Amino acid sequence: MARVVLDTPLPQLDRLFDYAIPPAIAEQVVPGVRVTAPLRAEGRLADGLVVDVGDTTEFDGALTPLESVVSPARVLAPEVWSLARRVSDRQAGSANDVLRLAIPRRSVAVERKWLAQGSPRDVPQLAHPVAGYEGGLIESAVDGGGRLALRSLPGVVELSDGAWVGRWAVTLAQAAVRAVISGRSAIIAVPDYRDQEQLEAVLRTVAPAGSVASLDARRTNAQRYAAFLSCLPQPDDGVSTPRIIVGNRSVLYAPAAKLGLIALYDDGDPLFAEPLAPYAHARDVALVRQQQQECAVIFAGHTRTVEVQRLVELGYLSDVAPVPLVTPKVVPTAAQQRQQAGDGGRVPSAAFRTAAEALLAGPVLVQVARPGYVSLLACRRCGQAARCTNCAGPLQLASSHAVPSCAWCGRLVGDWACSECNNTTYRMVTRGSGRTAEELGRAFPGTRVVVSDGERPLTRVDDEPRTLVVATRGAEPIAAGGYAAIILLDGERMLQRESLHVGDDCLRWWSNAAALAAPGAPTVLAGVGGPLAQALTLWQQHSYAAAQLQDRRALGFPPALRVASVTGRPAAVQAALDAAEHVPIRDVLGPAPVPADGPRTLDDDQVRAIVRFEYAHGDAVAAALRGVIVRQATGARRPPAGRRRGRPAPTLRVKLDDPEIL
DNA sequence: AGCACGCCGACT
DNA sequence: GTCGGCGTGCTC
Repeated sequence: MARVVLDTPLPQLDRLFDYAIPPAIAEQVVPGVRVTAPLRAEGRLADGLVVDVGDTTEFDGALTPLESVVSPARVLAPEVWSLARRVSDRQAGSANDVLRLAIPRRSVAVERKWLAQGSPRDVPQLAHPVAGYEGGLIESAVDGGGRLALRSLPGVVELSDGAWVGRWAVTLAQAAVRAVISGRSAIIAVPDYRDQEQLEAVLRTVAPAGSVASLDARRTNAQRYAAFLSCLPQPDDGVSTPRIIVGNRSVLYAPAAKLGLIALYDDGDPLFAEPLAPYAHARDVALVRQQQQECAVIFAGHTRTVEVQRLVELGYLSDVAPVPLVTPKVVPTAAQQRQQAGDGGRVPSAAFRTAAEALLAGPVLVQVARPGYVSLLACRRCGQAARCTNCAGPLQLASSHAVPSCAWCGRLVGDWACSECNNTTYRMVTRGSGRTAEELGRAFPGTRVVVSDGERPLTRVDDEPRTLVVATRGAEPIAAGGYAAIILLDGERMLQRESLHVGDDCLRWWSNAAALAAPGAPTVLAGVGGPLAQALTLWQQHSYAAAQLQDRRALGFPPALRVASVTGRPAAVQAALDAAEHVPIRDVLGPAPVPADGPRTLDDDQVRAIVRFEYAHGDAVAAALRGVIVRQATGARRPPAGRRRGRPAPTLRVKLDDPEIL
């Protein structure tokens, strides 16, 4: 008898099915292999993964025999299955959806090669103490399953091959090497590929060759599948070699042999929020996995998220600061006058003087607000903003030679005409970094101005003086030797965003930029005062997080409480709220019409409700909501009338702990 | 999702 | 009397 998880999007099939094992393939049916299995009717086959093999079944009925074994690669490790099950239960979602994130699509050629050759073994081991912290503290945490909220070292360092990286990357790489030396794997999750490149650069110098596997989304599926397979036990003898596995948020599901350490860098970055169902945040996945496998966990970064601060205050994580304490030199300028020269009045005079002086010594970074990830379009003749012909959403260009697409409904709009003047040519509207660069170029004559933004990010700049680097937040290049000065320019504008966590976000953007300064080089925060400026100046981000947490407790906002958002047609949302009645929740906000600033669906009458509940009742709330999702999928049929084109919107979408909600 | 089972109108 | 309508329910 084989217990199989089937690959199907149907919530009602999100459980294990028992199948008989035909004698002909009995030897190949082992836990973790991909199989095909008949489902319901003869001739209908579903893909699946063997979770385990046993003698007894709970199912009273004749077991259907498995159809075939797809390949001998055991791609579903037992602990990854437990993780997928636990995470999906927590999120009121399907284990299937988690497995899709955990296991890359199969590539036959890659797999054949791996089955024939296996992966590198007998990784040579080199010792590297973790520098910058109390001696042996991080090592003993890694060895003993410790849980740390680690304040990263600000600053950049030069590696033996001449590359410059943030010091945070060195700390995490050294901790990971420590785990590998003691015979266990380490998973390091970073927000994006630029962080990943730094980490990989350090690992090339401190980690044994062949011990690092990269699972980020930038690689092709074949490359990712090869890296994934290299983490599995050897195909011939089942012996596993510990690895350092680095990647983006989905690396937390990697099949790590004997997992000893999970580390996240900058857990406040929105890229750690999974946009795919069941929407589990990497931080939560890390915590679940750490509990299941009793390994060490490190949340490192230049700021402290409110979520991590909560765990520190609960005593679950230990707050660890560098010894000796290293802090950048931050200069607030809230009350100062603005320079009136040809810079558009945006640069306070103190910042202007600081930059002018520092430019003689080395590169200077100017951080500006981001105009948006993509450039929007406007009519070339009359300047009217270009809108979607379908839903009136703003049109954008993903790249310079793409067809414009709608930011709301995603539709490609190849036949656009201006709604005002009927003109059919458009231009890109770029504001922000480009304009600022122009202005600053005039303000600092004789200076080379380079721009780094979301579309064209620079990874690094050299230590040439008279170089002004204008970067949107999050796209700051690393300067060799660190910047001679850093000017944080659009603080006020960044703070204008309407969100519960603007303050946290701004402090994170500023702190991450300040961490790129050369030792002793000034960072000027322009035009912002108050507790945020104070937290940055004193390099006490954890104090700000503590104060924020205090506020959230008073308001009953996450992470003081947990929240579930329920979106769908009014009847479906009401069904979910009725189910929540039987569970100890705190309260319900709404239902209210779905906020108009979000993506507009063709479906008009969608509403959203927010359920607030205590951490202790998370399982009960998730189970109740899951029950409604299953009932919605099986019970009442979709309304036959008024059928619309396109994908049928799910009748109910449930997101737990959505960071964007308030 | 598909597909089978099941209980009411117009046909040989 | 039966063929078939698609509402309802299940998938090892």
